[in-house]
Amino acid sequence: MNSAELLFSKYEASLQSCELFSELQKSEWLDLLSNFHEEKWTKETCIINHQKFLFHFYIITSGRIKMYNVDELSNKEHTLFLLKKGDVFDLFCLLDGVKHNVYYECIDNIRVLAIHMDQLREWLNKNPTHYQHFLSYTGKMMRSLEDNVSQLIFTNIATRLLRLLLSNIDKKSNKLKHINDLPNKELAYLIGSTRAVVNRHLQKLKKNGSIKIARNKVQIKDIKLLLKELENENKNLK
Amino acid sequence: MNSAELLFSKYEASLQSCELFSELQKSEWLDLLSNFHEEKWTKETCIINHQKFLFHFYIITSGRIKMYNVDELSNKEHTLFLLKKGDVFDLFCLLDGVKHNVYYECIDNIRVLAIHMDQLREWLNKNPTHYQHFLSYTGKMMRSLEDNVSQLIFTNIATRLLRLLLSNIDKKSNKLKHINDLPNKELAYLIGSTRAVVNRHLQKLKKNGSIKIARNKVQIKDIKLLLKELENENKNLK
DNA sequence: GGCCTTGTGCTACTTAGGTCATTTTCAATA
DNA sequence: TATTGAAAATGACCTAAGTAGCACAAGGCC
Repeated sequence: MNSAELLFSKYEASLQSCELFSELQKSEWLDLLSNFHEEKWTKETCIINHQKFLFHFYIITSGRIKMYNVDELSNKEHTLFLLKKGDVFDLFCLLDGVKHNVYYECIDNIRVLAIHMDQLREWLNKNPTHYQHFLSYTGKMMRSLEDNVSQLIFTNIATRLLRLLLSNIDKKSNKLKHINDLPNKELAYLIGSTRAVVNRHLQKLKKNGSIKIARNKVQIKDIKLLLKELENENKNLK
Repeated sequence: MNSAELLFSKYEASLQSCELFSELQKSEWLDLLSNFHEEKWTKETCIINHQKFLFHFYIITSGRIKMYNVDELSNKEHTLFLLKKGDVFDLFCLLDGVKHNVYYECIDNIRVLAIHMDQLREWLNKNPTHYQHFLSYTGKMMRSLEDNVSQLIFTNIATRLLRLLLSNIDKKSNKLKHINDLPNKELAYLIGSTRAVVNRHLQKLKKNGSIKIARNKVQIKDIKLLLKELENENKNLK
């Protein structure tokens, strides 16, 4: 087994879940993977060095990384994306080769597959049919960003928090995933608010029995109640 | 002269200012333009038919169109982009072929060059080198959307209004362009606020002499004062 | 065990911005 | 010139959300 085959067999599941490369056949993966190597980053690693992302591109195979923004004036934080298995970064740099002014922090110990930006671009040029997938993937990202904007303008914190919870419920287990072990502060940053305010809303949800809270822990108790709460919020906006 | 040559000579300036096709040579334009035809839409035309944008792609050669969002629950409006000469739409549909849930309204009488989506995609496939330009253009769009999100989370209305004004000052004439003839309501929709609030802030700026206001009219009187106001807002956020 | 950090729960306070209602101004057009 | 509708100006009010502060709990670690 060569290194590409090793990586493929080891991370087949992650790679198959990777939307950006969703249409790749195994043989294509093996070709592409020959340029990749594996890296492990430990929990709480912060990556502030923007240069790194100008020259490398990563696919996450396990763990979570948050991509976030800090306002220099107010020092407020905002989490733009919570990246996880199958997600890639930094797409912004890949697209236009310009520095992307955001920070990264590992929420868990994580593993990534890394490739030189140039090699990925070269591969794309050699396989131009894949440009279409890249374009449609960026289309999705843009829709997601646009939706983000709409939410910020049209909805209040209670609604944004409810949607955050509801959109992270695992359909099979009905349990909260991805964000179930985050402190209130991180939840706040995900919806553009503050710890105190998020906690205030969480307390309400706890009191009506729709969720259960513990240190670094949020559990869903009653999805229907959550949906009802969301409806009530909608009504209040007339 | 064939139709492509006619269009090119008529709209050369607009086409040259079109970022999405920034690297096209004249010969390439002529090839591409053979698929285009011209359309005129009158002021205040609203385009709600999403289908239209699934199958056609447009380059604006004169006039402004706003691309906006309406929240069904609150009926609030938000202007996502104010498109003008050299801008294109709908990029979202072009990228992934999925319906884009936004509305369009002509601010002026406008002229566009129109092409069938399929023909543009076909042209791209025939000329895959242009994929790169498309990708880097979407990169810019994504950065713009991301910046929009940051602004909404980190800054207040006064700041957003000041930035809107400052970013639309023509460097040569020092006069406001693109948005100088919009009613308060439209300015409000551009920054995600309401007419009354925007007017409140405009009155302040008028009183300190940095702008002049009339019906459907905003004029810049003193850029330095505006910049000073912006600095003050920044300081207030600590 | 005891220390120390981090997260939570809760109170009281402040304020920007949304909302409403009324008056005034403007410009189009009959 | 008179009429009328839209936009602007303005003031009063309300509330969600941000802020500050503190006590307490949980967990890690020496």
